[in-house]
Amino acid sequence: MEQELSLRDKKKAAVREALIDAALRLFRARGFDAVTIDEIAAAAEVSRRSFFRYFPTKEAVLLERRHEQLASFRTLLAAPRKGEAPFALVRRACLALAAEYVARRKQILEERTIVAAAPSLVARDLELDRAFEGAIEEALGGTRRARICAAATIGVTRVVLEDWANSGARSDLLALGGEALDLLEPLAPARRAAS
Amino acid sequence: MEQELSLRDKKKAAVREALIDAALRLFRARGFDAVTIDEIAAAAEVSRRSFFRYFPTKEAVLLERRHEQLASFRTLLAAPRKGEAPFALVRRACLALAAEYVARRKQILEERTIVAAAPSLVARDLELDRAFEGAIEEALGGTRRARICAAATIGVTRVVLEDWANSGARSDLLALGGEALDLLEPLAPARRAAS
DNA sequence: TGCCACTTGACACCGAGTGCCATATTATTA
DNA sequence: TAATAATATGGCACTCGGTGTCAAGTGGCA
Repeated sequence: MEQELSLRDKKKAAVREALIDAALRLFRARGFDAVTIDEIAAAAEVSRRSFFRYFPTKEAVLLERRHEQLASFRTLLAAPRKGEAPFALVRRACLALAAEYVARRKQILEERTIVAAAPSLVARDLELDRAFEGAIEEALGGTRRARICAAATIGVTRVVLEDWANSGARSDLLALGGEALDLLEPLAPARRAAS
Repeated sequence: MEQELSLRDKKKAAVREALIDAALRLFRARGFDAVTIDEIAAAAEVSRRSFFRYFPTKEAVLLERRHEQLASFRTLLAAPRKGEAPFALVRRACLALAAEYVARRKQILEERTIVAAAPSLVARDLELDRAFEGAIEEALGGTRRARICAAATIGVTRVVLEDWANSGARSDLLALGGEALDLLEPLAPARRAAS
């Protein structure tokens, strides 16, 4: 079922990975702002011009993983269980994401450290949050109430995540997240009348 | 009581205003990205180098007003009424801000139009929202619950503002804002036990 | 093998943002 | 009022992120 990767595609994937690896390594060592794209490209042994063929901006190479998370988040929201209330679906998707965070805590903490130190990255990160918010909004029906609930959910989620990260990923993210989401239950759009 | 402005300071204020005016006029006409700092400086009849003495970035000249709003928001939060519950104070501050939006709707809508069209500005705007969030958080006591409530408040506020802007400022911002904030009342940190 | 499509590197270019210094303008003191 | 100190300005050169273009290289395929 898996599409056979051509040599060309394998090379592209390899370059992409090399760029990400090089970038993360350099960012970790010296901080986002102090690393130049020339250096990343050189470390990955491609030309500077090629970097921009793989990533539109310097931020993108770092936010790559978050884009992947967004994609899987959307997938989850697109597959509600039978009879599941919209907000319950959202809750489940958020907690699934949280579980992934816990599983990859080391990587997550590292990325957050880099992001937190660079204002421009923080801004981009917030922009990404809006994409998550849009997904929730849609899952809740797109109404005004849905948008309000989605915005509150994202805000609350961000706070919980922050606390978790500040605890060095030692607190129980699933439990804290669950509690916080419970608080928002009353905000959820009223369920449609049963047919 | 007012500090007498020296000639030097008057000139500085004039240049500052000239830069803001020129920038807004150009942004309005051609969009944020299509305007270069050289053009703004030329329109304000100062050198490009001087632009950066007044504003650290191109974004800053546009977000200037929002910074002022943030300052007055903080002032409001710093002056609670006698016996006023923290969340009631936050509510009052938000609605006061809303009233100012209504009063200056034309200007607000214009700025929002410019910001919405430029991704980098949207990101910076979200960053500014975080500063508002921090102020609320503090007003609510800085606890974990306070942070959650603050995040939800900002999220909700943003949605309400968006709807209002999308209605061409024709909907009743005060009423909608009040309703939305009522929804959050249960999220507010429990009041401290009366002494 | 040879042709086509795609990928790469090199170069030139633009705009944002910064450091530096010489000059001009305002404030201060004699 | 004149001299001097403080500060604002302009010009220049530079770095870095990001883009368009084109010629050369490499893989896919008949």
